[in-house]
Amino acid sequence: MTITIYDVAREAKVSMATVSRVVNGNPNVKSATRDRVNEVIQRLNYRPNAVARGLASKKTTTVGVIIPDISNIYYSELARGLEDVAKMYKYQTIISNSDNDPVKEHEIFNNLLSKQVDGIIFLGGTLSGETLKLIESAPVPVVVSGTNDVNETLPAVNIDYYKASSEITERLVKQGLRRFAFVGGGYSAKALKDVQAGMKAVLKANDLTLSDHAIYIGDEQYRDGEKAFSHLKEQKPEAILCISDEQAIGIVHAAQDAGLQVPEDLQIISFNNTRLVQMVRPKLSSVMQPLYDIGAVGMRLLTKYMNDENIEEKNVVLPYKIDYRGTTR
Amino acid sequence: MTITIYDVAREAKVSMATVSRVVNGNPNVKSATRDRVNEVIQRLNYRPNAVARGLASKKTTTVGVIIPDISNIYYSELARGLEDVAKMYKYQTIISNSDNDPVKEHEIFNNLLSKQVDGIIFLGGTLSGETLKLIESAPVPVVVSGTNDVNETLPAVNIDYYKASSEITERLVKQGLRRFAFVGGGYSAKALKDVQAGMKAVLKANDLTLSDHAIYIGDEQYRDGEKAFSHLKEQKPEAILCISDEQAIGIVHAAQDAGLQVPEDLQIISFNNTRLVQMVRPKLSSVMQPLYDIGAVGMRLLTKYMNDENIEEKNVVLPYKIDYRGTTR
DNA sequence: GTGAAAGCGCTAACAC
DNA sequence: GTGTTAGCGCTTTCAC
Repeated sequence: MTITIYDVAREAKVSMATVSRVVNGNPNVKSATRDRVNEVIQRLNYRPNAVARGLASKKTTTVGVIIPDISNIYYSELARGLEDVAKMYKYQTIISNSDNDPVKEHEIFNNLLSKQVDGIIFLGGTLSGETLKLIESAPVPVVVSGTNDVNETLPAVNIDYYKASSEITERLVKQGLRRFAFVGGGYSAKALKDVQAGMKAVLKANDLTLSDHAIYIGDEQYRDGEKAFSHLKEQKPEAILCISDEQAIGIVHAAQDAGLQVPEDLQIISFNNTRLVQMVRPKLSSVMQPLYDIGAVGMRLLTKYMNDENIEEKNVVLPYKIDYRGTTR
Repeated sequence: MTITIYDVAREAKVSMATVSRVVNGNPNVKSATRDRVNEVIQRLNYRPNAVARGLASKKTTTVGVIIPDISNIYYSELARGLEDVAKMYKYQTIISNSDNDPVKEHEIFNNLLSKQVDGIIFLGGTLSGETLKLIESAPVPVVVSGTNDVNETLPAVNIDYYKASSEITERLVKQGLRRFAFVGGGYSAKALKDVQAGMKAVLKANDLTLSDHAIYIGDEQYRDGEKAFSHLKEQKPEAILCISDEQAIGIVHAAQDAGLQVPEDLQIISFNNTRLVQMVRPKLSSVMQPLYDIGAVGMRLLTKYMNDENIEEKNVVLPYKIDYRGTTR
């Protein structure tokens, strides 16, 4: 029925070992033999069985991707970068949504390992202690993109949230602003922590503070931005730093609906830099993270681990820019 | 090193067949034996090798997903629906971006089949003749979501674009509009064809026409919407029907920048209904496609094929609603 | 440069 | 209810 390496061998009058060599590009084959085998492969329309190969060679050329939510435009952009690089290196990607839920992450992890993936890439999200243990004890390399554990011990790729946040806060303080707020979500503990730390450091240096009342943590959705605004409005913030673009856009609209002028009365800047920032008016000011690259570089790093290449730097920090568009002065 | 079914069998003093039965939930095992085996599995932290299982059973519980571009918010929404259902039925998904390029599609197809996926789901996009052949000759079931071939012979899930388009056009004509335009993109031949057909039928019935000058086909991106507007503006359309939300938003902004009032001078309505429609002001009028469901139902259909369940209807048409928001009167 | 043969870890008859 | 055995389709020594 399905045609196997054995059929090809018989037709080409060689052993299966030779067919295997041809298929795998092993140079130790006389070119006449090679041609003959290739002709038969062509004629029989032979397609190597990757499952059998995986069992025999203990390599599946498959990598697992654990992603909070592929329908989130921020993560889907990472996923695209990562898949392109995977393809470049001949890997397929099994993608699974975790909703950043440690229980689901655990399940996915087990499924992936059971499928004998050659490596795993863990995207964004918060690293629970349990998940961290899973990663550390995994029999295959794991790279995290867009987050890291608190001790930054994992192979990871990120931008410097702390620095970006400091820069922004610095600028706003220089404009004379005094009341700041922060809005984040459950997805990205690292961004959450670093952005707040950056703000607080600069504010403190200027005898200002970020009170707990000026911090809102939600779910990073558009609707949640509206909630964030109504939660924060009594504080009368003059500027809000917000992790998620969707949330930020929700805040802009909620503020406008409440009669505020953006950016005159309230400045807003976000950190995710998805394509959304260009699609709203006023255009959203944001930290330009190289999303595609964060995914791509993460996968490249993973390929290095999988092929035992030399790793110069396991904690990659990618450059960012800050684009002050319409929602800041 | 890695622990196998054989190790478990030895430790539990049973045969590997019995371990296999326990692992696969076969009821023909005495519960005392089952408990003993499970205890050993637990203790040894045994994890079945899905690759070996796949080779032996000829089932991989893996499905392939061919998607034009996962970073496109429209497709990523489909992908999420599909993956959730796949997970529900214990399948993993290998996701690959095709950019709707027949050459890449061919490659992906071969990779997927080589990996012995149990089924393939083909998302959106245009079905080239070559790809159609690939699908028809595939050794595993294939379903398409969000598109179909011209003859509608494939297992597919869609909405009725023709009907939606007719309804919209009807309404606009009743308002007294006379100059219509259409904007589409290369991704979705079916939507492209059906929406135009729906428009044309209604226009014709009202002694109106959709001239070729009033049709713009681009790449469905935000920037492309701006191009579309400058291409169409000489026709002074009073209403534009547009497949993609991003494109439609680009048109809205371009029109506003050109001094037009939306919807007073120009009405715009789109068909993709991604979350974007809510995130712009004025809110974009659109056909509310059940994106998540199109993906989910597609995967459900595929599971039916893979498990030889009875198929009542292989060409599923899902309901839609039309939401007239801020960009129409 | 090529072939023979032994697995990879599991499932699926089949026998008992 | 449980064990034995023969593969699944390939890679990988090891000979020659």
